[in-house]
Amino acid sequence: MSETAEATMTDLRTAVNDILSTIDREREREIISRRFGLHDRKETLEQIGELLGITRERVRQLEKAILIRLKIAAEDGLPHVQQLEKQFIRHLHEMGRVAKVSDLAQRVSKDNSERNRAHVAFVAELAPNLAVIDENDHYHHSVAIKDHVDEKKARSHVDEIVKTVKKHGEPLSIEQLHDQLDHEHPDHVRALASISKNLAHLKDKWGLTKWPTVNPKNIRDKIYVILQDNGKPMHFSE
DNA sequence: TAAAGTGCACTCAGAAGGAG
DNA sequence: CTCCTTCTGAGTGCACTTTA
Repeated sequence: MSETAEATMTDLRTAVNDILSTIDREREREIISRRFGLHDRKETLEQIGELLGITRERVRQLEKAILIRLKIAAEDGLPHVQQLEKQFIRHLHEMGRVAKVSDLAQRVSKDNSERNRAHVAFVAELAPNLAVIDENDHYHHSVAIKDHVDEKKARSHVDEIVKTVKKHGEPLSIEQLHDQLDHEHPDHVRALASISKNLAHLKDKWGLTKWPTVNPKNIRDKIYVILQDNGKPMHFSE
């Protein structure tokens, strides 16, 4: 198992380098590699602009154009993308069809480094059958199988789960959530819930991150959870 | 005409300060 | 200490203009 994981890690690195080498202009390679953090930390438009002697906006325009070109190339068979996409999809099927980039990266190559995550995110961005969910306040940076959930659908499904939990007012199990929602498999519900920043779980009971019952922050919360776990029900005044 | 730059509006994270 | 509010600067995207 670790052999394949290590092999994948090398494959991933080689793939990323091979994809970068298809970009003719040095400047454009720099933009992509620095924006995605493929070799080092991610950089801002402004930082890259300063380095290259152009404005941040020009960097953004170039980045957009290069990505469009790469995506078209990927559809026509960019080196490695197809195989890696297949591999990612296989993992994603087992993970519930959608997963955080960090979880997928960990699973693909048993490596939780920032660079490995950047590589996975980069390949996923180009892969025609994968949908990337960008990070914001509500969602973790995630990848989904496009056939099942595109970016919009993933976001709305997650919102639906959050709404259901909120409405219920207390933590729900995945089975309960699955019963209330219209998704074909509980694993998919769990996967969707896991990409939400508004949800947390404890012993597979899912609630809002604000709730101490699923996301104990201080010692009082932890005591409460332990007491409740030992069959001494208590009630918050809130 | 493509490449590059500018202006403006927006979001967001983090610092600072006050109230309980 | 914790929570809440306000402020500020960084980062970004879009529409538009200028330049070569």
